[in-house]
Amino acid sequence: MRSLDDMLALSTWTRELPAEQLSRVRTAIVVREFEAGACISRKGDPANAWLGVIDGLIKLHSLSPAGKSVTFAGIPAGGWFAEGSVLKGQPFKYDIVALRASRIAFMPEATFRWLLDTSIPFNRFLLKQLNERLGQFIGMVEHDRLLDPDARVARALAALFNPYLYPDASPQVQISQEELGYLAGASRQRVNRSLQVLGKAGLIKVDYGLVTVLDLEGLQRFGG
Amino acid sequence: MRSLDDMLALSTWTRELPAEQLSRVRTAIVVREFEAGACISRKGDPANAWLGVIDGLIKLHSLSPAGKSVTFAGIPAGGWFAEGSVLKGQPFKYDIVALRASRIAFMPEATFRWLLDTSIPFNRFLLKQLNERLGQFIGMVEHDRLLDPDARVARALAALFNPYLYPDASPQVQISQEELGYLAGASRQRVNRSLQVLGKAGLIKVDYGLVTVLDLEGLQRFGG
DNA sequence: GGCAAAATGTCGCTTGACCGACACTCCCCA
DNA sequence: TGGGGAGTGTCGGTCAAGCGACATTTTGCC
Repeated sequence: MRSLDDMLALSTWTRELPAEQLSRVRTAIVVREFEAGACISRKGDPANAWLGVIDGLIKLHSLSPAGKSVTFAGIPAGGWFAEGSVLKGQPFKYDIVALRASRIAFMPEATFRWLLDTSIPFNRFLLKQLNERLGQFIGMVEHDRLLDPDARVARALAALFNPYLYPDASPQVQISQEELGYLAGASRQRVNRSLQVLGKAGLIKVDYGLVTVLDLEGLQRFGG
Repeated sequence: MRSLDDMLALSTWTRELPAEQLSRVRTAIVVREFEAGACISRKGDPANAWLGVIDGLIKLHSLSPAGKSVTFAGIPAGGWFAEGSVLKGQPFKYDIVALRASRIAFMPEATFRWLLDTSIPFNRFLLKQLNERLGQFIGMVEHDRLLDPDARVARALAALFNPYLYPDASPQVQISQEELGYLAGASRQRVNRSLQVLGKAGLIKVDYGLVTVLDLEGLQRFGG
């Protein structure tokens, strides 16, 4: 997943778009680069573009007044996001931060709305994507409430490899244990223990700043 | 909110539907009654209808293997739900339980899909409703992770009065503290303390099996 | 009116996650 | 190639939520 064209080719919503419409969209999209740790957009900023991750890894993230962090979702290469805020016409409710050097596609709101108004397939795609994401968040609430930290870490990892939302083939993700903690709702130290458990169970392989998924099905099922 | 027709009149998605289409929908809908505690549908059952709460209160609920409960959402009179499962064509991922004696409208899947295929306004409505619900669940994850139990109880209560999802005017909800615990992710005993705090803050009034909201804005803002 | 069931209010113990602390390892790059 | 910063592994104290327990209150219903 390197170029915008590669990404568009992999995105399901481009499949049923007529060539003419696709090329109009293609030229409207702006690509920007961000280095690791850079802020792509802040909570409260106007949501005036639909965003796609061409390369890298970003997170949707919120910081409480008390200084605690949550990460709502990590979005790897291949993922499109922020349709919710654009649809509502409301500012972002979270920060968007690059976890690594990343290349981001910006589809301007006007183009997004034009697609919404003219393309039935695009509407269908959005309905499915929103629904899929809703499923992920329902899952997060369920897992937060019912599962122990080991299982939560397993599900949080698995969610990074949702084949529908993120049609990328790589079984690896380059992410620190602290960031995994923000994703799974556990402290860095607790995540460390959980990764050891998952590693010994043969579900993942842990390296410095890198997790390799060996058994995605197993991760999704782990501990409950 | 007593009769099916009252409810349809209050539902936003009926507003822009042509009279002919609405009457076809109206005749397809089946109304069933459930007593308090009755199970409307179980996890794993096929999702072959879109559901509306004409009267009463129901919950979407899941039970872990370890015996712990989560309630994903409480849905009061005026709410329509389960579009996610019907859209996916997948069985329910949660139990649907009547918390009180309730009257439920069942719109058959075929009718639902027919609306989806023929009515642009209905598609718009669904997109907005899914998006709204997604916002609620993102909020739940955020609150679960960042806020203390008092504030979580406040938000869980406020969520029952979302004016977009549940266009009903009553400021009261008849629900036990134990059920509020399942909604807020706290134990019954902890909810009890939280309700006293919120009561003393003048945001709610607590009676036996009944909570009256005095300040919805205040509840939504409480503690964070 | 009175009984049973449901709901509420309160206590204290237990438990496990959080968090600070610190040593160590790994990577990048000057 | 070596120094600094980021990331990892591990310990133990602290603290708050969960939970069992039990008394009390309220309601519905015969």
